[in-house]
Amino acid sequence: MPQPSLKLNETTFTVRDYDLAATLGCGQAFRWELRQGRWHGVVGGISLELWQAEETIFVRSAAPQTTWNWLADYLQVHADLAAITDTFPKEAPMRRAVAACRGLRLLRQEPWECLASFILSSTKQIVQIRQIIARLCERHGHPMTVRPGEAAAFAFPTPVQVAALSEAQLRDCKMGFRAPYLRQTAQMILANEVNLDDLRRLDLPSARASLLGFPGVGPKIADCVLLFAYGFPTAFPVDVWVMKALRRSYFQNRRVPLAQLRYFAASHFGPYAGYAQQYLFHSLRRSEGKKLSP
DNA sequence: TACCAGGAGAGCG
DNA sequence: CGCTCTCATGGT
Repeated sequence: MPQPSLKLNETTFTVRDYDLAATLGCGQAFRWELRQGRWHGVVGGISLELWQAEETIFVRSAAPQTTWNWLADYLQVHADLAAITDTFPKEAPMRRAVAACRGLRLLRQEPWECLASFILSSTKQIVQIRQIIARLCERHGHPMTVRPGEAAAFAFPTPVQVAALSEAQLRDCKMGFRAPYLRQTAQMILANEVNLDDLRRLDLPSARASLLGFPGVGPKIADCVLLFAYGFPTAFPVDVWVMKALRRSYFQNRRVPLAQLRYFAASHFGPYAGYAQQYLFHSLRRSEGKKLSP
């Protein structure tokens, strides 16, 4: 029998070195919206509301839960951030980047949503990626249970749902030339050509090779999925921002071939290079005055 | 108005 | 292999 006194749709996490706003707003995930001081989003098919006060993260969900382990994993609240940043190279550029976004965590996202989202990310600004994904979810995702008075929320469309859409329907979500990539990727998953859950048990090169088999997935997007969904700590996505940060801090601002930057990154930043990458990315975007959260 | 965006793929020599 | 061009759309 349910016990009415238990608040099964609320919990809290006690955290140290955690900046929820930086973590949810830094461009690793695209569905979190800040409304009246609280972050609204969907994890594991559950509509959530998160906010932080000092060392506590408050959680409210639309549906009651028997465990919150899945959310602790997504938010990576138990990761030892100090131990991670201690592995970074002891040098001025990394110290500055860490100081500029202390408390930023890498999330552990769901593979399909992460893969699909980054297929839609290529040569798009983060604000536009958010818009495309929001439209895709509103039009084609399953409507979710929300708390009374809350705005409507939608699940991220499943591979089955995306595979059933026409290219024109996807293009109506403003994803442009990425539409056939997303559609074909969904169809490949539906046909079980690649099982995203199986990638969890592979080593980094094997998992990367599998991801590169999807249309619209090259080295950069593959590394994003390896880092943000599968948690491979050395995956190191190099986009235009990271490229600029690396050139500025390590190559006297000279133009450097992409392959050379990747080689440098793989040999220089240590066992949590992917974390280092996100600090370089976010600190540069912050210093350039980007609007990082809505 | 130009230029650019968390790139990838195809065509070329 | 490395280079260049194209792809679609909207922010700045």
